[in-house]
Amino acid sequence: MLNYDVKTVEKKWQDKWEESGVFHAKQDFSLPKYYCLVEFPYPSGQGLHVGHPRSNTALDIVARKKRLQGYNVLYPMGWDAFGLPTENYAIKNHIHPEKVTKENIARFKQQLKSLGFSFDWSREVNTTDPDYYKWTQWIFLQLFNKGLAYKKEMSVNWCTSCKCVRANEEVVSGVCERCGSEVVHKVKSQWMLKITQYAQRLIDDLDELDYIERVKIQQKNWIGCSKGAEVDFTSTAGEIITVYTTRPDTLFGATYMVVSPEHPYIEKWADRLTNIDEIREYQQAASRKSDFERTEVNKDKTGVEIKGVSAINPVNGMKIPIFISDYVLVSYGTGAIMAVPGHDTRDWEFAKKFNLPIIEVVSGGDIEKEAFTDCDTGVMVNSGFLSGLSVEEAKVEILKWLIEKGKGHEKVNYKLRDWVFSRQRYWGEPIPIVICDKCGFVPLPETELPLVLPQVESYEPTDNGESPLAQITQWVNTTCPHCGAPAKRETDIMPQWAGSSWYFLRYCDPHNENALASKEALEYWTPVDWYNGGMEHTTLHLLYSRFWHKFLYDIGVVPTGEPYLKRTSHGMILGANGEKMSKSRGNVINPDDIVKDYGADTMRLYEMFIGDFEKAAPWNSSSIKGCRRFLDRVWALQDMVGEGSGYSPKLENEFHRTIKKVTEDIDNLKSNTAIAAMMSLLNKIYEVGTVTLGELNTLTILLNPFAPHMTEELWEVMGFGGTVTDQSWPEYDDGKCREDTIEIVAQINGKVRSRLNVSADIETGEAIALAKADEKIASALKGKRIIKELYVKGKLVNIVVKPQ
RNA sequence: GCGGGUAUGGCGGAAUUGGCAGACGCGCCAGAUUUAGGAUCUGGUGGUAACUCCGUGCAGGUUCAAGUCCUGUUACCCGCACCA
Repeated sequence: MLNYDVKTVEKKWQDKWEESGVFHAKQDFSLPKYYCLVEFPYPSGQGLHVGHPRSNTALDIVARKKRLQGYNVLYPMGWDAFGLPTENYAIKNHIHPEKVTKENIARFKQQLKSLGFSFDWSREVNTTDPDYYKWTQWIFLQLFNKGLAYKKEMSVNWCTSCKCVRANEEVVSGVCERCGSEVVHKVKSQWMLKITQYAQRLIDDLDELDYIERVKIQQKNWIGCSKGAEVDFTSTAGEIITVYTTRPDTLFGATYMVVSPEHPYIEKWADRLTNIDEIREYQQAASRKSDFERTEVNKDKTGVEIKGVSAINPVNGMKIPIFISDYVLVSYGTGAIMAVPGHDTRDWEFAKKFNLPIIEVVSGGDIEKEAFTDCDTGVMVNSGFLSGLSVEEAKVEILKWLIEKGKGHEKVNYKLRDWVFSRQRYWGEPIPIVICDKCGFVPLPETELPLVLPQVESYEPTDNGESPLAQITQWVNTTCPHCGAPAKRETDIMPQWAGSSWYFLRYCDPHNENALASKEALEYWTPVDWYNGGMEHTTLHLLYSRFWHKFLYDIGVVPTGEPYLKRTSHGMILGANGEKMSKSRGNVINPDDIVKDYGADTMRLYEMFIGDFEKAAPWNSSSIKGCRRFLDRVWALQDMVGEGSGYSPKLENEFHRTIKKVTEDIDNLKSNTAIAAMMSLLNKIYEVGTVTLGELNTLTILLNPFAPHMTEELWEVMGFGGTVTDQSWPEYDDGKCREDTIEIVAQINGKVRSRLNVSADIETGEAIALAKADEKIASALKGKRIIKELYVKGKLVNIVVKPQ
């Protein structure tokens, strides 16, 4: 047996794969296709993380198996290369981000290649390539033309450290998702994308998709659909104040009203208000608070009564006071609520604090102690024509009444906000818009795309909130494409999520100069059959790209309404101490070291064997050895080849069972048990002591998706002819997965007392008779009364007894 | 607070519809081989002195039979967080 030199052998096959282009997806659209996708990485300066191979290997196994099963597989890779870390690194070291990106990509690529992934490198994409972002800009123009991209003066999340706007999805508990610094509110004119217009479809269409449940739930919660009603109150000043409520049934219990501090009526009423100074003070205090502070004061409600104007409840004409309080958000609903302290916890707290009346309108709780919010059990009381009804009935009746009187209507609201799409930085796609004094926002003609990012002296963001691009006057100053007058370019850039919102489409036809991809290519390859990626992208990349895809579908660019048929998510790989891997914790594992010490095959195998793919798992350096040992034992089989060509009688069933198990487990993302099954099979072969050529042939193909280098080398050494990639995936025969005789368990009162070898198709009566004839069972039955006898096919006999 | 998830040996983890708990791997123990170490091979390995005993976070329940189903409860993890 030749010594297995990991380094040379792995390099040898990686080079061969690259030369032969064996993993390039074929342009033959008549073949059955399979599109496997993993999230393309951000090429950071840190290099590959052990988390990347977990996702990449899992789908590499799927891709390699699908190819062996005869599919035309597309398994591409590329670079999501715009972004802040590169830009910050460039600022610090005075290197152009383009250069940094290039270097980082080179390193990432070399690392990915060293792991033997079967990516189609001929389709590599890079979001920072003008040939690529030309189409990102093109999509933006389509959004603009359809009115889905608009510029608006509004309060946005401003990261004090990045000096840049952040989307709602990028703010995590009041701080910047990227750098952890404080996020404050700032009023700025921003480009926005109308993702809210797609809110309902983004929820509804999830039902048809094969996404893991927690992804669906998280997206639904984020979009946050709620069904209720808008109700018109009248103010004593004459205006109509519309409130949004999910409980119109409790309208009779509304004892006051609360509007958000930013509500426009306050200014309107300013002259009439006797305590305007107090109100102004409260407004100012609220505006100074960051999101973080607002959530911190969550517990204690504050507010000020508006003296001089009150509201009139439309259902009973009752005059009720109006308050301003920051627990009512200007951005949700109408910015005003009717307060029903008897049946809403927040209103109850507020009413207690300000000593406001609490009226019970749904019986069943004790509203002296707490708000009664249950909708299922209560009965309406003190509610005029609603009294006596259930909550559900009351909701129907009050809506009828509101519509009849013209005082309100049904209304659906979403928590989802429009997507803040501008960033005041350098390293991103320029927004292809010209601002003309006469014509307003004018889209750049498509023929002028790509609008290339200009060279600048300094990438440093400015404190006044302007993009570094604003300083390049020769770029900024242009002429209006519409009227020809002098005009200025938009200087904000797109967020990092722009390029990744459609990259999977470009892979279908990456070099197309006339379209983001050809109709035929999109028709054939999309939708993506299986997409794996991190949970952290559920409300960011995944939601954004579904939105863009739906838009592209609506304008006839793509053939399907959803981009991904199936979405799975890998668990994090933790440090050996069970904590998240991080430089500061000193528990980072570098994939390069593992490849160097054990080889890519072992690395791949270990990451698949580590545990349930969807769960987090701690790294265990000594466990890796077991995977290497397994591969060495398979390699050593070449010296154990004995007589015969097919499966030996002793191992035939075992082989059929293992093929079945591995085949099914790969499709179910259960590589851990697939590997365990192959280890078991190998142990059985070692028990037998010899292996036939046929057995070795099958095992080599079966193991190939997991350990592609070693299996190719073994295939060559054995002289099987060709390469494993030319072979077909092994078949199994269901009938041969079963043994003729099986061992069943004989129980008394559910406790195992004996074991029997019986024919697999034994009948109930016969099985029970055999069990009773068993020595141990017979003696245990002595002096007992038999109550019940059961036989579970292929599993066990259970005899239930009682003392005589 | 709301939504989702997890809990099984010394460790990572297995266990279609309820049907032999602990597959597979690590670690550990013993033996073989080796000058030694390492590597490799063989056997053993939930607890218990032992059992026909006990054992899947905890307390109950359903069942011939429960890691799996039901009720309650604890701890931890993730997401959202004044969304009316």
